[in-house]
Amino acid sequence: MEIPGVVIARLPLYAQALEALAQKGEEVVSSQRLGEALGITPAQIRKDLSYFGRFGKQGRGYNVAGLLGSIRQILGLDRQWRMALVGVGRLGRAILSYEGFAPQGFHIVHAFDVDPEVVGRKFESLVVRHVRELEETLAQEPVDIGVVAVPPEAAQEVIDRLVRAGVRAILNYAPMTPRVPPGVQVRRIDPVVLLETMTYYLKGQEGVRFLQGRDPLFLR
Amino acid sequence: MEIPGVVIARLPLYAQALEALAQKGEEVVSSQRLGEALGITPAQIRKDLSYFGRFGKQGRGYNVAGLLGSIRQILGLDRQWRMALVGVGRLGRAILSYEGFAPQGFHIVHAFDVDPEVVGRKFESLVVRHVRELEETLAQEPVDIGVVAVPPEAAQEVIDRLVRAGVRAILNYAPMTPRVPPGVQVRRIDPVVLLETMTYYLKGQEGVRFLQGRDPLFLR
DNA sequence: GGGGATTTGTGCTATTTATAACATTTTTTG
DNA sequence: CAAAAAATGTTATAAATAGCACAAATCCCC
Ligand SMILES: NC(=O)c1ccc[n+]([C@@H]2O[C@H](COP(=O)([O-])OP(=O)(O)OC[C@H]3O[C@@H](n4cnc5c(N)ncnc54)[C@H](O)[C@@H]3O)[C@@H](O)[C@H]2O)c1
Ligand SMILES: NC(=O)c1ccc[n+]([C@@H]2O[C@H](COP(=O)([O-])OP(=O)(O)OC[C@H]3O[C@@H](n4cnc5c(N)ncnc54)[C@H](O)[C@@H]3O)[C@@H](O)[C@H]2O)c1
Repeated sequence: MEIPGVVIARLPLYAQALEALAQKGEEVVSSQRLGEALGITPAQIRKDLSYFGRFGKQGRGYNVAGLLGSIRQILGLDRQWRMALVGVGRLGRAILSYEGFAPQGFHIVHAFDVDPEVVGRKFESLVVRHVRELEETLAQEPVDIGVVAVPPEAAQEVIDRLVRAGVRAILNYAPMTPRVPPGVQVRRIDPVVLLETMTYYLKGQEGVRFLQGRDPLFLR
Repeated sequence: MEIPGVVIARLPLYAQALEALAQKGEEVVSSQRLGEALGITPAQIRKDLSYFGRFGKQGRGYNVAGLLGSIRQILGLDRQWRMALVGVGRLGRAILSYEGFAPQGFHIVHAFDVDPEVVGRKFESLVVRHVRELEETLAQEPVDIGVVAVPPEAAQEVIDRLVRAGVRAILNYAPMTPRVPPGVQVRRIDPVVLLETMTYYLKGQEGVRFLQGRDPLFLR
């Protein structure tokens, strides 16, 4: 069975909301309530979950901890994931010091750059290597995911390198669209692109309120 | 006529690719070539553009500078946009110093926090104000967009405040889903959520290559 | 300046995605 | 304990989105 990508993309949002509910001490939740928290219809949530099994109890709802565990397992979050960062400039250093990755099982285990000022230096107990050692390093100690924080002109080259070294998932902070072979996952983090999708609706000036169709996923 | 949100969401990608082409000195581009650069079918691109008018020339393609200008106008990027940042911690300071916003017409003109260590200090020639002055400040000098970089527990409260002050677009870096009244745009920047949409495909282990359906937009 | 090659814009069709509705099960209440 | 209320999983229906294919326009080359 082939599960739609858009369904996979919603699962992390369900997991995030379930974590917040668990935090608050909630033990069960209905698709209705979960939907209200996320701005998604209850039918959508039930349908999404039904791709993977039966997790709820009629008349009651879903066990928060149980469903969270199931979703984490579906997403492969029941293990640790190793990542390599390329580009240790201002953004790269901020990424290295972000504590939001580890609690979800994501760990940066290598960092690369070209700048002689940066190569050899230590950030967050990680020594920056020259990017020319990337293939060799990843052959010795492989990673699952590459994180790219270099200028856009250098990004394609860096991504090619990561792919050649066997990396099959890229988190791309550079404002460009890379070409990758099929089977390699890429996700873009680009605040400017997101801002630009909002200005379209803003420019309709004070008067207009409802213009948008259904909101394409990344809303909210 | 009601233009699908997913079409609007692609326009900034077209603009970004056109900027790169203009940089390289290209004067015209076909939907074919633009599509190759973005991993989008040529038909899709032509259909998207046809919602707004006729920008191409048969047998030739699109004038790069001309189409870029048209798209920027459609998106409302032919003016400057004012933003307020809330939360001047580590991420907030990184956002303040990011030079990617200004070239596209986005400017942070206010910064707010609650921490007495931070309020009153200056970052990038901007004095941080206490968040309790938010409504008053925005009444005097309004902004179009709010940028939220506070811990997730504080984010809903901050967003409510921004909305009450008349802000109708939010760029949200906090890992949570806020509730906002209809007509208010929200976009999420959440690297962990994106990573989690990739691990699903990675966990299928070395053997599997093609699992994904069509990729939901943020790919590439 | 004529003819083959390109490439757009769009009507039509196919596919994907979301919603609605309901039978079934469980819980709660009186 | 029976009846009403609540909530799931799933089938059917509707809506949204993408792709195809082609007439019409333009370009380029000789
Ligand atoms: N998505 C976001 O939120 C966001 C925010 C800020 C910056 N950015 C983008 O991230 C990138 C980096 O931004 P920054 O402010 O850190 O810039 P920066 O100049 O401070 O850092 C870039 C680093 O990349 C290194 N580098 C250059 N070419 C390289 C190569 N081929 N291999 C390895 N390293 C290389 C440089 O030596 C430098 O250390 C830019 O593309 C920028 O647009 C994205
Ligand atoms: N999306 C991303 O790429 C990304 C990256 C890093 C951090 N984050 C998120 O951004 C947020 C901030 O992260 P950080 O590392 O900068 O944390 P931080 O603790 O360094 O900064 C948070 C700031 O928010 C301020 N704050 C708290 N409550 C406030 C309120 N009610 N009003 C105004 N200001 C308030 C604090 O005083 C502090 O200065 C967190 O939610 C974090 O998860 C997102």
